[in-house]
Amino acid sequence: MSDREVGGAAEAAAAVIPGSRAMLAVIARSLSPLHGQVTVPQFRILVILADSNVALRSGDLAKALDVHPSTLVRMADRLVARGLIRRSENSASRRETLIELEPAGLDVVRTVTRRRQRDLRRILERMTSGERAAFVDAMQSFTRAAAADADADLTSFGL
Amino acid sequence: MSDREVGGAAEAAAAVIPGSRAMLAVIARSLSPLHGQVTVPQFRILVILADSNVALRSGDLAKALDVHPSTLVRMADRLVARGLIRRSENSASRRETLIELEPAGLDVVRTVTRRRQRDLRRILERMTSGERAAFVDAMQSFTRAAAADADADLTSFGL
DNA sequence: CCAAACATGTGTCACAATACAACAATTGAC
DNA sequence: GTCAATTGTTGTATTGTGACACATGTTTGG
Repeated sequence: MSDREVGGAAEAAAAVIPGSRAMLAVIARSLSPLHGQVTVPQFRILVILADSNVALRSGDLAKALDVHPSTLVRMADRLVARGLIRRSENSASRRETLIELEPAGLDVVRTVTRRRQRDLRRILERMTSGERAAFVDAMQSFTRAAAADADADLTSFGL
Repeated sequence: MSDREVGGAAEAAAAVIPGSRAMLAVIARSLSPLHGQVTVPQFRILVILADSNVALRSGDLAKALDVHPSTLVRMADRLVARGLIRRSENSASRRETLIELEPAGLDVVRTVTRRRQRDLRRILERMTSGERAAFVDAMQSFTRAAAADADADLTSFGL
């Protein structure tokens, strides 16, 4: 019966909660190099820019982060002051301001990713190679299933 | 050779990064019910209290969150004002203040967990039952391996 | 019993995030 | 070519985090 099917997924979801916490711990830890340099909301700007690989308009960034445009202006001010992003004029439309990553900003993102990868590796080293392979497969099928959900706004949560 | 072993874990770590992001998206989304009610740092206090199931001393909470004791006092003030936690005297030692969850505070934590579980379930429903079972197993072995890391301060990151 | 060590709370400060309203500049539509 | 819509920015205000120094009350060890 369909109850049993749904029950399977529901049970699985419950069983996976501790794992989601363990994963979050890794992610949270990977953010620690930011300490003092960049705040988490600021870092999200850097991640979105790094992912998109092109200059973005201020308003689009605000929409992506779901904040008021004026909020984004102030955050961008701080990131410019720290040399992590740069504003540039859009030749096509002079009322728009484009924002792009400075090399230092990309470094910040890469440092965090590297740290996360390192911490994950340490944990994975503690598994048998069979468990490890199964884990990689499982995470990939999870990623596929999650992507099928296709809430595009969540794609850019790369913390 | 050990190079190959380590390489396996390193490759696996890289392969798993997108999955960690997908998981983070789920977690971040589960936090949305907090909007306007509680901030993320405040929520972490609630989670620690909910996990420990007993009243904790103010200083211990500050240590668990890695913030200055005075910072915790102010955060606790706000949570008390919102009726989510309660301060109580410790009969054993009158200089210590104990902090414990109010029912409303526990509700907040449960709401977030429920939401996360629901979102996970939706994703898991999209997998075959074989994939789902493999995913549960894999997450459990990951949790075990991560716990063996035993950085106690990370245990309480239950966001 | 007294002094040192300890736990919490207050006063004060700095700074980030965030929103709203008002404004300036620019573009596009008719 | 004028006028309305769009885009970014500034002024202003609120709230939360966080730290430090200091005050107050409380144990505890001599």
